[in-house]
Amino acid sequence: MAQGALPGFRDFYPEQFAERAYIMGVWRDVARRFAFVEYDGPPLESLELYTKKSGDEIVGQLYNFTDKGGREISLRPEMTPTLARMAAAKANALRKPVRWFSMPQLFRYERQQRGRLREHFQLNVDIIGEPDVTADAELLAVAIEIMRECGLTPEDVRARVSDRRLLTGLLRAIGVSDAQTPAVFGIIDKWERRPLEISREALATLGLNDDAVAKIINVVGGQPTLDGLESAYGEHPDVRAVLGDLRRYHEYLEALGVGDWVTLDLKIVRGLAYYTGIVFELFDAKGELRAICGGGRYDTLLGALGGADLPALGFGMGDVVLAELLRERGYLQEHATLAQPDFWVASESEADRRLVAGVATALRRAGAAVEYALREQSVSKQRKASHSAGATYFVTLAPDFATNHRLTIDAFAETASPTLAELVGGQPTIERLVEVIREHPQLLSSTL
RNA sequence: GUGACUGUAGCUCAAUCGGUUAGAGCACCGGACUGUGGCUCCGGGGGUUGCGGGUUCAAUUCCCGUCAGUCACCCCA
Repeated sequence: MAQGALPGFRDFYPEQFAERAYIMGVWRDVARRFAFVEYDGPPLESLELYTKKSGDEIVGQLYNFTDKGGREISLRPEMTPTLARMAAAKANALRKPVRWFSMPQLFRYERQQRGRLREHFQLNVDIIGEPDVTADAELLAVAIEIMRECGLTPEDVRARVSDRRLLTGLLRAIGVSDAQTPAVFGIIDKWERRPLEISREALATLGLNDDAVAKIINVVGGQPTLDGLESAYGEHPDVRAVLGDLRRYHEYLEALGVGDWVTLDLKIVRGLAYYTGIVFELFDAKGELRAICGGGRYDTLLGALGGADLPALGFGMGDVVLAELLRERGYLQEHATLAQPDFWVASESEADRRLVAGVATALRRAGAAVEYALREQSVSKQRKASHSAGATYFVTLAPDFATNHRLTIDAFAETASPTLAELVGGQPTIERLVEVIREHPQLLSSTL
C-alpha cells in the first residue's frame, strides 16, 4: 500500500484540482466584480502574531516550530493577523476604504472530520477604514453573489445575520448585567448544539430570573424581526440606535439584490471572538453541513494588534464545505471538468509523424489544445486514444498531405453551430483550418 | 485531546464454520478488428488482506497493540 498524504491533507489529482480551480475561479471573479484587489502574505509567520490575538491556548492548534534561526514560527491558521500586519505597515498610505481579498491555504493542527481538515483554502474578503453599515452590506453581498455564481439559490443557502451591539442592548433591556453578558453569549453560541432545556438551565444558573430567561429564549430562540424588536425593546436607547443601523443595512442588501437570502438570527455570535458589530454566517438551508462562511465587523482588532486604529470587517469562506455542498447538488460535476484537447491529430505511418507535429504546432499557435500519439500506433488505436482523452475533433492527414496540405476532420462531441466542418468547407487544408480557428475561437472548449 | 465504528487490487465488492495458489466487475496496459470504433473479442500487469504481535496444525476470518479513515465530543478557520 502506497503512502498516502498526511492526515488532514489532500492530494489534488487532476479531477480534484479541477474542482478547486473552479471554486477559486468563482471566488476571484466575484471579488473582482466587486472591485476588490488580490493580495497575499507569507505562509509562515511569527508565532507571536497569533498568540497576541488569541492567547497561548491557540498554540495547541497550530503547526508551529522553531526554525534554524531560533525563531518561534507557525504555519498560518488564519489570514486576519497577516492582513492586520500588512495594513498597519502602510496604514497612512492606503486609499480608504481598503478593499482586499486573498485565497490563502491555511493550516490548523486538529483532528479531522467532515468539512474540516488540517489544511484548507479560504477566501478572505476585507474592507478597512469604513465604519458605515453600507460596508457591511457590501461585504455580505460578495459572499452571497459567490453562492449565486455557483448556481445556488436562497432555497439552498441562508445568510443568518446578527449584531453583537443589538444582542448586548437587548440583554441590557431585559435586565442582564454587563458582568453576566459574556456568559450569556457563550450559552447562545452553543444554543443549537444542545437541547433547549440545557440552555434554559444554564441561563437560570447565572442568576437570571424566570422573566428574563423567558425573554431571552423568545428573542434568541424565536424568529425575531426588526419591527418586533422595535415594539418590544425600542424604548431602550442601546437597542434603538442599533435597530436604525440594521434597517439601513437591510435596505442596502435589498438594493444589492440579495435581500432574499438574509435572515435575522440572534443565535449567530461567532464564538467569543473579536467581533464588534454585525456578524453573519452562511449555511446550507438543510442545516446538514458546517458553516460555509462566517464574518463580521471587528472595529477594534487592528488597533489591538498594534496596527492602525481603523474600523474593519471581513469574512472567511473555506473551500471544503462549499465543495461538499456543490458536490451534493451536482454542480461541481457539472462545472469542474478536466481540460480536454480540442484536436487529436493522427498519422498512418512513421513518415507522417513529423508532419503531424507540424500540424499540431500550427493548431496550437492558433490557440487550440492539441494532442497526438507520441509513438507509432494504428489509426484505430489513435482514434480510441483520442476518445479516451476527450478530444472534440479527430484530424487525419491525407495520404498526400505533404503536397496538398489536405486533411479530414471528424467531430466526436461537437456542440458548435455552425460546425467546424461547415466553416472550413469541402476541401479542408491545415491553412484553412487555422484560419477558421482564429476567426472562431469559441469553437475551442479550452478557451471557455 | 476523549469516545464509537470501519480497514481485502486504483475504484466497487467476493472469499462457506478458521481450511488448497485471496477472486470478479470497472479502470489501466498490450494484441486482434486494415479505417464512423465511446463497439466487440483475446491477453496482461497489479495484493506481505493497513502495519506489528498473539492464539492455532492452519488467520482475510479470533484476540491485543498501532496507524489510517468515518462519525460524535472538544474547539473553531
